[in-house]
Amino acid sequence: MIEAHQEQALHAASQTKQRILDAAERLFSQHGFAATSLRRITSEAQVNLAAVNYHFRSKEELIQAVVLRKLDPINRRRLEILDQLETGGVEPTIEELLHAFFGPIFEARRAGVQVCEFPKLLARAHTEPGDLMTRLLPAAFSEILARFGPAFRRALKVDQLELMWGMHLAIGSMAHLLSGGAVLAFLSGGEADANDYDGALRRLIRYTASGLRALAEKENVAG
Amino acid sequence: MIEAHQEQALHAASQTKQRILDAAERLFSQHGFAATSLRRITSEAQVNLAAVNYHFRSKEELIQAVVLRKLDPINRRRLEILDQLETGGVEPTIEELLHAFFGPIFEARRAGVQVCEFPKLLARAHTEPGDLMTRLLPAAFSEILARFGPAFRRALKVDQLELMWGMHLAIGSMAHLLSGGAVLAFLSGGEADANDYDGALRRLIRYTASGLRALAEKENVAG
DNA sequence: GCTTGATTCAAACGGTCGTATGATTGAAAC
DNA sequence: GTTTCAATCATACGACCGTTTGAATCAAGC
Repeated sequence: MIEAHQEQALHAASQTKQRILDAAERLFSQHGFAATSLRRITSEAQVNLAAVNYHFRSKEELIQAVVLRKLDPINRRRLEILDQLETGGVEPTIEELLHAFFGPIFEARRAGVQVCEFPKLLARAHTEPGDLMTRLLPAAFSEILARFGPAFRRALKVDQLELMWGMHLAIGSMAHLLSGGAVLAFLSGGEADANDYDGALRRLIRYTASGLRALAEKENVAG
Repeated sequence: MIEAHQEQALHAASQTKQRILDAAERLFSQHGFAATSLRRITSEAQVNLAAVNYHFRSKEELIQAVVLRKLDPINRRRLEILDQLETGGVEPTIEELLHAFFGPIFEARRAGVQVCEFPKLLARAHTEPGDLMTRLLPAAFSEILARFGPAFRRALKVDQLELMWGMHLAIGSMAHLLSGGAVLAFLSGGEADANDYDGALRRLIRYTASGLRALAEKENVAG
């Protein structure tokens, strides 16, 4: 067993760390990574400024921690649903696979307090400048890709390259959908509600399934 | 006629303005708006720092100028192609409408020197924090929406609300596609080339047309 | 040649940034 | 009670931020 005073220290640390992560998540979601200062974060978290560089080593690593903290349970949920789909013996449909892939993100807003803003965070992570995603993608997405890739390829009967173009387009739709909906509000004159997550997920799956099938068809016809 | 020294002045101004806009466009595209400083811009443009606040009133307005400078000719090209489609007497297909809508953005990289980075700029404009898009959308997109909206509704036989969800998803795919392709490179293990604009546009149109049709079908079946 | 007025310039403004430092705290270990 | 050490703290560092200022520049008007 590790020394007790270390355990105590870790407990105290986790309180401060948690507060920082929570505040950072909210602020990053609302204003983006570059536009959110550590002072603003520590101020809202009611912790000392130096705590960020103590618990995380830099702002950069704080960003990664914030993103991964949210992404990790979502990815586990994705794999869990995929596992269920694949134990049935019958091949999952594209719609089922997309539900396993997109669903957990839309579910997650109900999973806890004050996570309503976090979809924007993921949306930002996909679009923010810098090498953030380049560094984050392997850690955050490799397993997902390894499991969902073959499943989609079987369901669509499409080759790897064409599928990846499709996934790329699908992720773009998802990120934009989650990014808050200034565009959607403008397009619809305020009629469409970007916070209608059920409607958004339903449409995203239907739209994406059809789009992926179209890419697969083309592949099959042309190739 | 305006006074000659004003004309001369305007000409000199346009040189500096142009250099600022060019440098800003490139840097904004690469690093985002918040992460790009005016000092970096004026340094690369080889103009004085104060020139930005002289010719544009603030960094904020510089951003708007950079975006609108690129968006404007693209929107005019969009409407030009749409006009051609609609003079034929036959209703344009969804694919033709999407080509009119997406095509000019993909064309534009060939239209001049060093515009290769600008798609990333538009991608950023769609996703950057702040009220940028909220302020920019009406000026940049109202006419496009007024012309393309009815055309899509006729082609798809879909109601306004469902179409706007579809356009929202489509714009997300487009923005992600144009944003540089770190995700695509990762997904495909480097095999897919995000700079293959022809392939990207072809897939985007096929994918989007199918997705929009699916939303329209649902609408017709359910409603 | 002097005036005019738009543009350019160096310099500085007050502020905020991410990070580092060294003292202080406080609970466990002995 | 002293030692130990993770954690917290106030504070400061140097750098960079967007913006402002007032003088210098320079071509055109008279």
